[in-house]
Amino acid sequence: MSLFLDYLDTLAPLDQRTKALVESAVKVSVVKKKEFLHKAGTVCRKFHFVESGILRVYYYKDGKEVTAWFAFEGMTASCIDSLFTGAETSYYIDVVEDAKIHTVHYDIIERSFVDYPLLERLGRLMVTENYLLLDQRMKMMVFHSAEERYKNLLGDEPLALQKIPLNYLASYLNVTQETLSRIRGKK
Amino acid sequence: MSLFLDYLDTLAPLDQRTKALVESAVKVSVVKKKEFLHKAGTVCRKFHFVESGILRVYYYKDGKEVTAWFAFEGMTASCIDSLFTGAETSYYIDVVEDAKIHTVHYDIIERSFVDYPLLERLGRLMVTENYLLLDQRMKMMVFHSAEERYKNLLGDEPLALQKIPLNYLASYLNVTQETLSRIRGKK
DNA sequence: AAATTCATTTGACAAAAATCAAAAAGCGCC
DNA sequence: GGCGCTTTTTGATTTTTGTCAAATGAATTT
Repeated sequence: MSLFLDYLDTLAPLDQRTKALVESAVKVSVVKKKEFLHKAGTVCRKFHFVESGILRVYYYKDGKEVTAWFAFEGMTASCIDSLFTGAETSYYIDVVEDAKIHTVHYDIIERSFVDYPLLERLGRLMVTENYLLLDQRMKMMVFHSAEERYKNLLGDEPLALQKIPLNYLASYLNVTQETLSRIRGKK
Repeated sequence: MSLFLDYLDTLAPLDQRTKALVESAVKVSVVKKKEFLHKAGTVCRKFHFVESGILRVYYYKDGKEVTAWFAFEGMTASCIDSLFTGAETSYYIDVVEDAKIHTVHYDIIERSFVDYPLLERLGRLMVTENYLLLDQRMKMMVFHSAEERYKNLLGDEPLALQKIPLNYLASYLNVTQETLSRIRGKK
């Protein structure tokens, strides 16, 4: 069984029928650093589960890249502002570190909700999980200083800091690269 | 039918059985300005749908109140960091403007998911909706300046600005009250 | 209406972070 | 190892925002 199905199974134990359906909607692929998975201005009908590697969700503000999200192993990445609304996304997704991903075609999932109650549950639990992650990130951004945010990330994803370029990290922490370099330099 | 049930019905058409279940889990009440609905450090098993009035979700950072969320008419408020995890919440919820609310006892909902597939769907759609709202708010906080955030709020909730004290608004926009006063003074 | 309290604005200054510019460090490649 | 390229650090300066303190304004009570 794949890592992705394992993940779903821990959210809610899968029956054979639902497992087969999910498998029919998923495609595994290997993607290379700097490759784009989505671009702003398009409608996005997929999401990605990261088996290994790192994905980045970002967007442009005044011509600069601002990182909204890193998806590490075991996490998902998508343009939720499009996936759940049908509108055009304002996000880009690219690859920071060569990755093996499970891409889910959401159209298939969406039209199966009615016939697969378990799928509805999986959907609810996945969205809930990501909602909670975003809530945590929001707390970090609003309630804590740049230095606290950096130390928190250091605690959560120590390896990430070696693999992710400083300018990406800086934009994720919402400071300039220079400021982050100084934060890091202290101590 | 109540406004809350109407709201659910637009998310997913309710059958009689599910409607009855939801009704059994909901209590309508009128709450007064400054009244607390939840306090940090407790486990929260409810969420609130706002029929009229304004609720505020906030927390403390260095002894100061920082507003995470306002719930206006037609929106929900809860301590999601507790509701979905069973952990103690770090949020307070209080009343900004006298309100009529529909309080949902989540225990009842949670143990009914298995028998009521429609409930599972409602849950998924409600979480998704709030996830998208948080995504929008996150974009505002990270990608836009304090002035842009103020103008955006002015566009979305013009009435709110008259009813919400400046210090609450300032903490919601993540600036000090003095800075907000200056932003507002310009132009 | 004066007095008390609470909310908002204004001013002077300090702190934090952004900006601009350049130097230093790392890294792949011949 | 040395060369070119990218990434990171450092320095000087400006801008933004926060802090502290006081003044003004609004609302409520007596």
